[in-house]
Amino acid sequence: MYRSHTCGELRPEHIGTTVTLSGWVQKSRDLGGMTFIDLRDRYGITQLAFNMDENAEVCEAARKLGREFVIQATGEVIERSSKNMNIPTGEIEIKVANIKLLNGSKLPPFTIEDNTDGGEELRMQYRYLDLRRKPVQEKLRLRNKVSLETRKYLDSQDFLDVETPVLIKSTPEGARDFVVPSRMNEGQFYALPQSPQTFKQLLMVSGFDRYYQIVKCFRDEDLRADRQPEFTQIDCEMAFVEQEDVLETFEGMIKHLFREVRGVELEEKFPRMDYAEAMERYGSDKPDIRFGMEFVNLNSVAQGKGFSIFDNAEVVLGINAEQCAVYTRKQLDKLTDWVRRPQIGAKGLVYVKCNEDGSFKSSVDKFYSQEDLAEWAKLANAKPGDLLLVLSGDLNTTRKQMNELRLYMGDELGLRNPNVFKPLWVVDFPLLEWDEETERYHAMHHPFTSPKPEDEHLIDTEPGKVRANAYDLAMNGVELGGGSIRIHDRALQSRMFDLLGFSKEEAEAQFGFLMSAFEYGAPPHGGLAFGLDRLVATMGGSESIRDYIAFPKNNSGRDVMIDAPSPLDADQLNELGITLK
RNA sequence: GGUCCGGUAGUUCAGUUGGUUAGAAUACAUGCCUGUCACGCAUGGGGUCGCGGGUUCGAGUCCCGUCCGGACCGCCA
Repeated sequence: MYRSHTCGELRPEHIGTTVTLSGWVQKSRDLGGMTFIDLRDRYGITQLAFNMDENAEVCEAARKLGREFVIQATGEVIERSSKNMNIPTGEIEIKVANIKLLNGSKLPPFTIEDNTDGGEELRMQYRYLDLRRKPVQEKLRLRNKVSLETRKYLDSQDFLDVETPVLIKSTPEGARDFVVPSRMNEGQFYALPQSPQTFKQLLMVSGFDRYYQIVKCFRDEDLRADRQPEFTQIDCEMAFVEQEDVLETFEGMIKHLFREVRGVELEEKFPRMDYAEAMERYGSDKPDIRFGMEFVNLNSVAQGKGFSIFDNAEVVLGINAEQCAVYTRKQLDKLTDWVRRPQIGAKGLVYVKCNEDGSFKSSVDKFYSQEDLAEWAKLANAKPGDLLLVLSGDLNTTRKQMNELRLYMGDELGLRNPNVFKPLWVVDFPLLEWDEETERYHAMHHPFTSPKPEDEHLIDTEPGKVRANAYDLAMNGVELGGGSIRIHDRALQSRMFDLLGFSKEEAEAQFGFLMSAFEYGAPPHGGLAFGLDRLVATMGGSESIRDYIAFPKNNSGRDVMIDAPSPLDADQLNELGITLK
């Protein structure tokens, strides 16, 4: 028997009992006559006490134990004479009668403590050591809890967990595929799924009705703090549903998760906003609605006064930063530099200080009178003490830049509290998006998304104006998930591929199986998928998903611990019929 | 494909205009210490300043290239 208890469970009621614990030496404090060791396992830390007067031999042995040695200790649970109320086991300690060294350890490259001295890179390289640390373990426990409660909820709603294949077929739509060469079919390749989309639709055709899967998906695109090449989705699909049914079902799931996992009661009914409105008010399809600072269109008051930059702009947008009129020249210059960085790309930033005395001070005083600026302030609902920040240019670019500035100001002003959760359904996405590069339409969501029936008549004449039965769940400025009501009619699906520039042959070769399935009584269906990593990170109050993944990839898609990817040897390449250039 | 930031002791970092023997904290080792829990005190070891090239009397510091890490843009149906 290695242990009778864990390092996290002993309490004053255990005093007097003899116990055996196993774990890692986190730290020892040698006071000469006595030595204390913090013994750690997954469940907590228990202090081992050694006294030279009482047991010199064991005490001497304890003094020789180094960090991260794995030991087993047996002894009596006693009350501490000086208690540590900062830890749950802080009222007791073990008066150790025997210790056994189970395994030694090299000195770890960073300290395995809650506040480690190690940097990101090193901790990733020794991820198995980093994972010993409580803050990291907590994040994975949170993830476990979320996926467990997801299963409970979906099971209670009659969803069936069905596995779909990982070795599938490459398609040119969407993200780049990860490909896997087939040895038995030389010169041919599988692709790893970007999502189980077509399979879950086929399951609907098969009558499974309600499907879910917590499943790895793969996209060979560049990484970000919130993007990994392999990530996990909570993938769901339902038959005989309209958009409303899907939204209600998954609003229920998200509320369940926040209640059970975080003890947070989200609002009864999640607000909804259509895409066009989200873009107009926030310049984003995933607005952070924890704070206001909504866009104000200043065209009517800013144009026609001789300021050519505004006069020649498609749009002049402002946001009102409350109580920021006190910003110094230096702070405003910093903001200007910030929006002019290549990543944002604004040409400049116009400000209007709404002074406490009712006057205005702006960077464009040459062109605008106090009365003009008063109009701006009125439109933006700015009060004395507030600061207007104004950008101009073409509509899409300016919205995008203003969105970045709004989020930046939200951070600066502490308006983005990670313990406040504001969900928002964004609905009525456009069906298609014009791509300048390839000079054709792309599906904004994916090619299986159905158009809104009332917009179907625009498909041939103004395809860009067709809205889709597509929806996203945004929370705190993060896209947690999205989905759509799908096409279940062969003719419409075929027309969609046509619109997307597929020839009949290409469509048939790539998605013939799906269209054939639609000919055998496909039920109306729809669904969505949540990004589990992002969901968990958001619930944990973090913007980076890496901490919530046990073994994440780095910025360049590498696993620095196992050093992957790596070259194949010549024999392997030969067997696969692959020649490298 | 691109932009920006970083790489100095095991670790986290400082290092001025290019100038003596590259420092601090922490970790580690040794000794002392009987109630610590960020233990304390003393002593000590520890450096290819990412790598290559250049400028210079002299480079951690300046220049060029390159590798690695991070954030972002493009990309992500």
